[in-house]
Amino acid sequence: MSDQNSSPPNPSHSRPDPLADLNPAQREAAEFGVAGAGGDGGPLLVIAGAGSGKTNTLAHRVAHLILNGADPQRMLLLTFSRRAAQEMDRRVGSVLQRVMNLRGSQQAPSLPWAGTFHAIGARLLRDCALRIGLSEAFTIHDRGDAEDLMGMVRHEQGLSSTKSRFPLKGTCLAIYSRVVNSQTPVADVLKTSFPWCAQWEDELKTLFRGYVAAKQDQQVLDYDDLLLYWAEMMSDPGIAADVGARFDHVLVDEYQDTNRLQSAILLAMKPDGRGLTVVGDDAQSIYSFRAATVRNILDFPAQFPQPARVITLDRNYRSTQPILNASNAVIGLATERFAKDLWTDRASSQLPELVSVSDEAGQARWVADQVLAQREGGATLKSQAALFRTASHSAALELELTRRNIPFVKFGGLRFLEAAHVKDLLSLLRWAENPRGRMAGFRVAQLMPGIGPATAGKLMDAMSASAEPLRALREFKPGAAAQEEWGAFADTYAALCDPALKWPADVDLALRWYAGQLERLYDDARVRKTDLDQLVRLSAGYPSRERFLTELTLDPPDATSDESGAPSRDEDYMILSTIHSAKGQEWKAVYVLNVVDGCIPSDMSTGTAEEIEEERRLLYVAMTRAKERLQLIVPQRFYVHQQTGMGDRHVYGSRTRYITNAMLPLFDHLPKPPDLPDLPGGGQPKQPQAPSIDVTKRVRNLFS
DNA sequence: TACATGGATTTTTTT
DNA sequence: AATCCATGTA
Repeated sequence: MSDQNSSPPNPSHSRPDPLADLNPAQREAAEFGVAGAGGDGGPLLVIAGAGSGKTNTLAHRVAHLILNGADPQRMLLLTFSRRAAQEMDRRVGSVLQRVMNLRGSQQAPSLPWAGTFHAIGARLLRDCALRIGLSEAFTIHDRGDAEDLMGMVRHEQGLSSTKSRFPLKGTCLAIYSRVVNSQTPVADVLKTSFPWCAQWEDELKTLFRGYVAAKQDQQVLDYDDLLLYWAEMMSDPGIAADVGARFDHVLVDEYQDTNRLQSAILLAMKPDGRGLTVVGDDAQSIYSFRAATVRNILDFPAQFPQPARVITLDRNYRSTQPILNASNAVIGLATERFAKDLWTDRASSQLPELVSVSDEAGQARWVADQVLAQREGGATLKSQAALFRTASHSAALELELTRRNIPFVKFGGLRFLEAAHVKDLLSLLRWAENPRGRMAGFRVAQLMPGIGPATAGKLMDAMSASAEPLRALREFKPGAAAQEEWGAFADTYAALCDPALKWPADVDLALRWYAGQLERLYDDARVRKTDLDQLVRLSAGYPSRERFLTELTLDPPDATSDESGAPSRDEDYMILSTIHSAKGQEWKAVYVLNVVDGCIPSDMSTGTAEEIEEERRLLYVAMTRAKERLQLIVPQRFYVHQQTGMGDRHVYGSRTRYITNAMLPLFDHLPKPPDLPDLPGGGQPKQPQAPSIDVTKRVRNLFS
């Protein structure tokens, strides 16, 4: 999407140069190791600053490889999100189309192996299932399911009734997940990330053993397993050789946000680094809460017998120089990073703006006003985005936009998959797919009146004890209250298990049964039915039940405007997004909400120096999304919920610590300070500015 | 089985 | 401050 306007004269050779649009560094990255362009296929690290045409460069590299004989079927492209994978596929296609059309070719080849680590892991594991003692029909737990299973095991092990309270299921899963993803012993994880749980080390270890056993028993994998099993499977030399040999080229995007487990997988796939390309930017690493470590990118070059070539892209094609100046200043104070300042030739006289508003309502009004004014000036709503640290920060803005009939789509925050009715229906399908998956069955069974946890548990026991789960279900006798529903349900379930059933008839069948339950369970059944209809529409796009369940779990539809009349695709709508979900994107105008200490950095992330550094990078990521206009909004009063400490639930407002006084000249300040009459004695009118040291805050923090 | 109660704990970002 | 969880009661 970066407009790269440099178009050097066409080279004189007959074949059009597919890399003609690239600058020298980009070109080097695209050509490295291909057809005598220098390098011999060894590892490559591209440090790509924000807006430096990273996606474009990677797409050109892929296209260039294909034009030089690489087989697209044998290229593995690991991206951060499904959206990024699709974008990459599209761009590679368009480069190829452009070049190959001129040679009279037809359809550009697409990349069958482009996806997230998790999605690719699921596919490889399904392929190799039988060789590693896994059922081919395994199903995947999303976070909710994983938490529930953890809670179940937690309860079975008697940890629900300890003298002092045992960590909650969600916390247990978070600890477990971190242990797996960072490849670090439980004791260390507890010490560094969950110190308040340290006393439970032994119990937690036992719990995790039970959790793993339960998953294996039920033939389910959680998110972490998709990486863990992949990594473990690669420790078998035979399988490692097979899997590694499937791919001539492995390219990884957003490498700064990978974790230890992911780098271990890469190393096992390509131990000598040949054919391996990773791209990333240490200044944009914002996923350490998911155990991502910037060490991956820092240590990459020296990991191989032959050190990796490092190429840096620091020319920015996205933003104007004043926006970059401010962004560079913010990231300039980071304590550790690869030094690189972005530059551009896109001059502009417009500075980014620091906007002072009274409170959240004022902020919402301000943004809505700005968005409309910009639209008057010709900017579409789609080219404008409001970004925020936490999904809930946009609540006031959402109200305001609704009130003024400004359509929007929100990314991040509450998920489609978390809605109870969606989970219900998917659980039914998942239970049919894998009759041993207890969580799915447990949930579905309890939908029927007269069946609660106790009865559902008995049913699950009967099914897992039997060699023929379906038969066990048919023969199961629930209590009298459930008799009536039971027959209809058993028929539906049996039909769903019939191998002759042709997808997506499954969904209709499931919905026919569930619709009756829906009426009874929820007052707002009608609204919920809309979501289910959307699910039906979605299902038609997948080739099989397994693919539908897998891919929906790994990549749920993430935009939520769905409930209240989704703007159709061709309509214009404004974007609301968490900063995390904004990664890799760009807009003409960007409004960053709540640029206030306590929001950025989130007051939950000020525990360690590393956390504070990560929040700084988060602000940097938000700022560098802007192409032409950037406004950082600072509400003077911000109501902070859930404050710790003794009754200090005041509203307060102070500009984020990451914008220091020294940086103020890099911004325009709105609203303009009123022209005060000259003070007697010729004193300067006072600029509204934050105190250079906030003593009251420091004193409060002494005890927090 | 379902609901009410009391009380401790956690809090965000996402595959 | 609100959620989540375990337990007690009808």
